[in-house]
Amino acid sequence: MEARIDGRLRRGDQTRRAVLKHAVDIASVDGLEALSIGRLAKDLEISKSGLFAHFGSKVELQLATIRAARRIYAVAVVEPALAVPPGLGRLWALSDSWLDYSKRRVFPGGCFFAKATHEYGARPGQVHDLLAAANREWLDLIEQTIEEAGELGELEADPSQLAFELNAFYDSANMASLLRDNDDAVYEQARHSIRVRLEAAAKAGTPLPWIG
Amino acid sequence: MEARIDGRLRRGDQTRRAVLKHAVDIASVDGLEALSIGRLAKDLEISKSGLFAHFGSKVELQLATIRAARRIYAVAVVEPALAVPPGLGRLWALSDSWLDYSKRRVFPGGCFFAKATHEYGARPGQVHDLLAAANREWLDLIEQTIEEAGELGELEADPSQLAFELNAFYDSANMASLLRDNDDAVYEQARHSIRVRLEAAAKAGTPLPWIG
DNA sequence: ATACTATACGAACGGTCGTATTATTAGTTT
DNA sequence: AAACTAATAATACGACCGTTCGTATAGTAT
Repeated sequence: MEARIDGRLRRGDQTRRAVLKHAVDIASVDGLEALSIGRLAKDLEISKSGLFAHFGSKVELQLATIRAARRIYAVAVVEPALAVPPGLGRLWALSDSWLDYSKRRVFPGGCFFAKATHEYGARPGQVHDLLAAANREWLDLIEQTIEEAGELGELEADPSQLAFELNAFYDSANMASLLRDNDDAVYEQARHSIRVRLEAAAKAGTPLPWIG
Repeated sequence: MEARIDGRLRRGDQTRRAVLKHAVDIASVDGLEALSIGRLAKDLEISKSGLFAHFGSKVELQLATIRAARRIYAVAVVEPALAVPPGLGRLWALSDSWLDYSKRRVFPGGCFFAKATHEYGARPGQVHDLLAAANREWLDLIEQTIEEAGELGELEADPSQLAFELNAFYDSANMASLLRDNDDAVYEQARHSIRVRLEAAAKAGTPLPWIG
């Protein structure tokens, strides 16, 4: 069953991929609004109209860019954590991979979603809605990870409350690092806050993942 | 010593004030970049060139807008807290007035600085620098409030660490409220996180300001 | 070879952007 | 009333915006 693919579609797919790869980087630094079709075309040395045809409208380009960022985020943050068994260890791994994702500048402007969400937080429309859904999805993942740790008897905490706090530490470290140019100390500060918070919620006898 | 003021300067001042009053609102919703001179002039029904003459450049308009937002912020958030005596009570008042500032939508797009800081966090320039300075100033105020409470024997905590955590809760509540349209529950969630955190840091015997 | 399709292109549209130049109006001073 | 000053306005500029249109090219099917 050799899957012979139409060469034309393949070519279009490659272009589309190249566009989105560049688009997420621009958007993470300058925002989804500054993501202009002309600028993208110039950077990639393709025609404006050819690029435009791939998406049909500016807003569709923005939505496609968000979906592309989500895929990158899933690989950089979520998958490494899911490779760790459920429980407190996975919750710590999730926190760790998030801070690393921000620190490593997987997106050059820091967390793509922190940036985009603030940009469209107060503006109604499809972009806002997609970002809100992504945010809900992300918080659900944290909450679920906390719940699992609770069911395993490793943790005692209100999942929604603890998820709110952990997520707050992530975002705040990300932003502080952007303001104080690449000061890695803020990540250590966040890591410390997370560790202390999880220690307070951990049940006695649970092995703490940040020790050995 | 009657201070007879030049009527021309007065007129200019009024215009300038009206421009900035509108500018902070636009910027808090659409960002400092979307704050265009033409749009401002149309909304206020004055000429584009006349408005432009007040600031001389786009970037100066943006800087003036940030300074105007800082003044509003000082009145809405800082002053009410400084009216409370130093100590744990003042720290709680600061947290309370911040959450109220966000919830009341003093700026229609939520916290002006959360928005602007994310917009210019990854972009070098004067706007970035002014926002970074404002952020440093704000964190210093929280830290100083914590230090005072420590010196009064009401609190035991690393000021920098606790300031980071409290500020993280503020910002996270603000953003969550924007995403889940005006869901006041997130403010209660943040308030709860803050209260628990301060209870853990409060020294025995200290009256807790949120009780009675 | 022929017909068909998907992708890419160049040129142009009406608008808006920030900015500069030049004129006009309102208010103060002499 | 004349001279001066500060605020506002009118007009124009080149650059870029998102979008549309007609056309050329590359790859597939008949």
